Amino acid sequence: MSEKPPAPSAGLRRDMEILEVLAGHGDDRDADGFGVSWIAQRLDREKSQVSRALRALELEGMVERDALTRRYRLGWRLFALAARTQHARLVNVAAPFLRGLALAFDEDAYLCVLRGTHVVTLVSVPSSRAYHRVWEGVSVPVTMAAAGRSLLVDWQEEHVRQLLGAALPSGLDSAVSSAEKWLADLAHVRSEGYVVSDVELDDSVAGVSSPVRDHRGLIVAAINVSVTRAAAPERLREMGTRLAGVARDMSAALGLRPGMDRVGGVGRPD
Amino acid sequence: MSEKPPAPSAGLRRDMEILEVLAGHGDDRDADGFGVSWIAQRLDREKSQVSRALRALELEGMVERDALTRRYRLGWRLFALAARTQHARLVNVAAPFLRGLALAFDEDAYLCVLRGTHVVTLVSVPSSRAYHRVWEGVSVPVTMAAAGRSLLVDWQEEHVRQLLGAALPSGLDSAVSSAEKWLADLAHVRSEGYVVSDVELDDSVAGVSSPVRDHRGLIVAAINVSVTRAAAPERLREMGTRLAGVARDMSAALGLRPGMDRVGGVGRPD
DNA sequence: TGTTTTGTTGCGATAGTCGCATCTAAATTT
DNA sequence: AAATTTAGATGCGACTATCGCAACAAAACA
Repeated sequence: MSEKPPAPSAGLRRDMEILEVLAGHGDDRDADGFGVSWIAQRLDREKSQVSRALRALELEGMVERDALTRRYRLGWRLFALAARTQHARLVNVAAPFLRGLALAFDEDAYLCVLRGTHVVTLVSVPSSRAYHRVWEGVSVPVTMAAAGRSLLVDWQEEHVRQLLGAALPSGLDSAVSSAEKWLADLAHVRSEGYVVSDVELDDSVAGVSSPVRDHRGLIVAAINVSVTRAAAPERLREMGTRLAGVARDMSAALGLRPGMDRVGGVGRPD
Repeated sequence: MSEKPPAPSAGLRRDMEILEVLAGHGDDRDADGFGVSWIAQRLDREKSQVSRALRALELEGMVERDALTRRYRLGWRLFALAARTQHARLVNVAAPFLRGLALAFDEDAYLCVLRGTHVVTLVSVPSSRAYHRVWEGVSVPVTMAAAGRSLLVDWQEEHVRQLLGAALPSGLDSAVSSAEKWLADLAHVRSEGYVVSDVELDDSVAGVSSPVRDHRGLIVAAINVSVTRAAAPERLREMGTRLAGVARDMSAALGLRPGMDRVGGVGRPD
């Protein structure tokens, strides 16, 4: 809208854009990286700018350059930093539980966290049955994931409505009914410890989800398993209770003592 | 040396320093992050600078701020980017093999890669026996790790000597003998597929290491297991051959076809 | 409530970056 | 192998975002 809004931290933004391009959409076979010109064109920036930025990023280890093809890809430093993330601990703790679930049901198992209004998948453990899509780092709106239900359980109804109001197309009957459905799902998590939702990204797949709490009793993640939409109700119930049990165990592994959960009235932190 | 050498990409450097501080030494209980002033003091920079930089980084998701304590920590974006790294694939492929090893020997199992003159540990799978130190993302000089031997197997002797000359204190007898020991270790990897080294960081522990190759036959990583130094020779030999076998399997999982390995004369890529 | 510490913001001077053109080095073609 | 094309690096002036000081606001502390 504006002619030239002064851009603070333009350098960082540029660098992040570059990293994002290098990250690719993932499922491509862009494994051997990208060249300077290609990136420059994709970002609609000067080659020189990209060239210099990439050199700086390489110096910091954020990207690395293939010695032969001279193409750039994401660097080891990202890995090292990510390993120090809060999330890393979560992943380490979660991994065995997720594997157990994947084995028990032979379905994909996921660990998700809430980030703003989106659900980010931190790890996914594949089942044996089908090709496994890489979900790590992928972020979807809360409304679109079963995990969203688990992650918002502690929110006050009012805040949930606000969020849904912003996320769902307003004024539609479907939106209203969706909101009611949502609140019902939350109640189900509270009473049963899990929720089944068919509002997943992939059409043929529904999700079962259960919240995980840390030592303070705050919800820090959700564990989920996918399930074919046609699954029998009793199977869903069985999976749900089992999942809730695993979530409880994982919470304990994070230091939650029994009775500390269900911290009431924890509002939206933003 | 110079009065004021113009600093290109000063912003990036600052950001990286901040991220590095937030990464902490890891094993501390700095889990709840750091405040602006603390970081500024630690980096000997202006508070204002750090404050603004952190806000920008937060906007990009590289750091996040605890809503209550107002302290910063590393953000989810790092996780998302790291998941798209070359290394991430490696880790995914390696995980089951490492678990197998950790289970079979009840020793810690590691996956390492070469980065410049250092060995970076990407994953470590703990044994059941002792407290497990967090190694992920930790980098040590090639000379200090058993994995170093595996990772340099394809280098020409001349290049290895160069590296050792730079890394080891020069002119000492010990250095010369170390170099010879090194080359002998490399030969051992070539003939037996593994190497045992007692020049580990931790004094009480030695390491067994074996190289992993990708579809092109290039060495991309090393898998290792720790072992108490007092282990019997036949146990070491058994572990070594087993490790070499697992390394071969993992290489195959990365697309290496039999006969493609041992690409001769692959020099130092820098 | 008063005081100290921690974090944010306004503003001029400084210094790094942008983008164009130029130049070098690979990759391709003939 | 020489010529052509494409990819990537670099020098340089104009521009503009950042630095750092200091004042301000907001927590935390007492």
